[in-house]
Amino acid sequence: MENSEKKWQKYWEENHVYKYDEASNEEIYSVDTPPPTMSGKMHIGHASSYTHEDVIVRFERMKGKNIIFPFGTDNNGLATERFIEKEKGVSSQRMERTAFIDLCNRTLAETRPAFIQSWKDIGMSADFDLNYSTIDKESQKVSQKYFLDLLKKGLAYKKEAPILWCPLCGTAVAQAELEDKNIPSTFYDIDFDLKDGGKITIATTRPELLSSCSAIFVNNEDERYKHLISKKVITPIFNDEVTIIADEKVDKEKGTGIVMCCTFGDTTDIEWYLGHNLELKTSIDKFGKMTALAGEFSGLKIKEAREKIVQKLKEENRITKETSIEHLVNVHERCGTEIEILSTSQWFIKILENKEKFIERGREINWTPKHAIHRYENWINNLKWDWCISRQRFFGIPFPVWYCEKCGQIMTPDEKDLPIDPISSKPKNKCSCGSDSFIPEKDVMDTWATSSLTPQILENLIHKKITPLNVRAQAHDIISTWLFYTVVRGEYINNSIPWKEALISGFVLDPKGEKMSKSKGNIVEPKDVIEKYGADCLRYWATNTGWGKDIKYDENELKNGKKLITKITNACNFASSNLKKEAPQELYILDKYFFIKLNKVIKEVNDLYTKREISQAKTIIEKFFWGNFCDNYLELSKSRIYGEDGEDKDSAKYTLYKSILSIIKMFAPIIPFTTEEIYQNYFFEKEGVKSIHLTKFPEFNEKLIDEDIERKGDLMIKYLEEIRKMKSEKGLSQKTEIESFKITEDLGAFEKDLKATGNIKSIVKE
RNA sequence: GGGCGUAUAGCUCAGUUGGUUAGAGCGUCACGUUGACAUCGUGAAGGCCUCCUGUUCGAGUCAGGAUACGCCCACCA
Repeated sequence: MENSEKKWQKYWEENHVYKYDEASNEEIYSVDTPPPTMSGKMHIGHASSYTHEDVIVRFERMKGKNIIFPFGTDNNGLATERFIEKEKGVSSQRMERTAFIDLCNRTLAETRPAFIQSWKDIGMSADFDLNYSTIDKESQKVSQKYFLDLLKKGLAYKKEAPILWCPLCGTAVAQAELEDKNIPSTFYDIDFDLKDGGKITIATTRPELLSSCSAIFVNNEDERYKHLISKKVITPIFNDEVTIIADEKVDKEKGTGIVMCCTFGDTTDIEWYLGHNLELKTSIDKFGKMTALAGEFSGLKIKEAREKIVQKLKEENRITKETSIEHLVNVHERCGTEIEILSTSQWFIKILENKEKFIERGREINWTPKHAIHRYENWINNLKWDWCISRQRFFGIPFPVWYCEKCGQIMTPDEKDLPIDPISSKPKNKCSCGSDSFIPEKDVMDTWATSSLTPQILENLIHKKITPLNVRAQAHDIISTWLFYTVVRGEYINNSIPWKEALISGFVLDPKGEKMSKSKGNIVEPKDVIEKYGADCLRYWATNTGWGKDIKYDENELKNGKKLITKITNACNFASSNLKKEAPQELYILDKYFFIKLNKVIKEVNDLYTKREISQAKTIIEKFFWGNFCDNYLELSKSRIYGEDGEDKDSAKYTLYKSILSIIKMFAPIIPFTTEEIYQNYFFEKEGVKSIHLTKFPEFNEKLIDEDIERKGDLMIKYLEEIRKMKSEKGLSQKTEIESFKITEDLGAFEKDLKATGNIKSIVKE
């Protein structure tokens, strides 16, 4: 099958079957396709999720729409840097910035074609000429343009503030890049001296932050400590004088009920720092080492400092208790390093003040499945930070910004000059203060700041305003990033939703229902599946589930797909010498009946595809094809096909032609290769359309409804089944001739077919 | 702790707006074909639809609750 699939893939490409037609007047159907991150190979989750998307697009194409289905890759930011570092065995931090960027660009150019090929291999019907990379010049232009737009609208700002920081990557990160990790730790009870004599005991897991202790907190209603409020405390080792403050956020039950606030250990520290106007004391630097503030511990890594400080506290007999615990901490999703909070200067996009608006917009979008919106709203409701988009990294889109050295004024380029790199260029004019020396912004934008603009990147590609697009398809894991951020940008650019419909797929799990991971060794490669079964089988399996639901990898379903494909191929080959496009004078009664059934299925399948119920549509077509068409219709029409030429035989030939064409058309969105093969072999010449995927989806025909014929036909099938059952129960061959068969209701013209197929000598009416 | 999802045959899952004996595929068993079908067909066995309470003439389906599993978020002193 693979060879044949390759052949059609090539055919589609050479004949521009999926090309967006600028000249067409048909209704546009535009798709915001996920640009996959180029950090390695396509995984089975991609294969599944993109198949779901592709099925819908193929259906819409067959409904006559003018499809805009681009394909991009996301390749800047940390994920890409890590990929390049691994691939090339280099360290970005030890390389010259420009050399590293150059290496990234070269490596991406090398790997990109093979990467994209995987998407072609699964039969994706994207217009691969509508192609972008989130780091290419055009994307840079779009990204910088809309950054400047945000700046102008006052929606982007730079601010020194406590921000989530990854000490390993040496960069700020966004809330959405955090992950939970269970980490063993120790709770230390430490004695602090009160200035006026006496002591208190606080519990902490992070004694290394002692030098940044800015205050001590107790709960306002804690009777044990009420008398201590406003008293002064001397910190151990560092001998800083700090105040005991009351705050309701202190949990009386936790530890000793007394907390030291360090700037910063966690998000509560930030709230206290801001709310109580505390002093900022920074004890950890950008690379996770102790600052000068930590005195004798400066220069040590966080963990080393913790050990040393604990040792010293023990020497001073200040540690009264140690409790081993395991607690969840936030780590950076890219490297697993524990996140710190540092006060640094970063670029932000305002999002907190417009939470309500984003929720409203979310409600304007048509979600499949409906419940996916809860995850969206839940995320927004729990947002705590504005969106930090600056990264202290190398491979990303630069901020188009300089600062006046004299007055600090922000300088920006003209839109027509974009994209620019502020490091290698200068503002055209002097600053309003008269100075002409500028400092370039060295930070780069996070990749989401660009991938959130995929609708605008697409508009830029086709030079046409098409937002809001028709559909966004993606998996549920990036609702809080890609989906949410795209809504944010859409709102800020157009005051509208970015797309009308959001299709959310689930994850692929291993056969046991567990997540696939390298460490478990249970990863399934789409490439292997395609080699063994073909892309159509992969798609058959992938469409076996509903939207938003996780799907297990199931070899059995792939085999079923294979069986279906064999069956279709066989049935079509069998019928191939008996296909006739021209209608006979009068349709044979059985054919009329079969068309009535087919017509019903067409309506049903059409409705299901429209409702995005792919797996149900698939089940209905399959059942109809296997049961009604193969087991019944083909068997019933064999006597005419094998018989002599004539009107009745022509009627059968015509019915075969029309019905097979309809059936493969209905299957086409799901198994595009097999159906194309059949179409090209038996229908292309007569139909003239260059690909089945450009033909029109079968249409429901109201005129075909005929209840009398349908009822009698159904009855005839029922009798036929009774005969089969009877023969089966008696252990007889289905070919055994039976003398007579009793029927209770009139079958009209169908009697003949029942006799022929059931091998009945005479039918007796009662 | 907050939000969401799932629970149906041995396995994987369908069950649309509540309506007679709850479906499919795989697996099992029996039989038949090998004259489209590296097979295919016919049939059989197999289900307290997780549990409880309600609404209703009627609940797998609706409402409330419980349990189990999974996911997202919060909890990091």
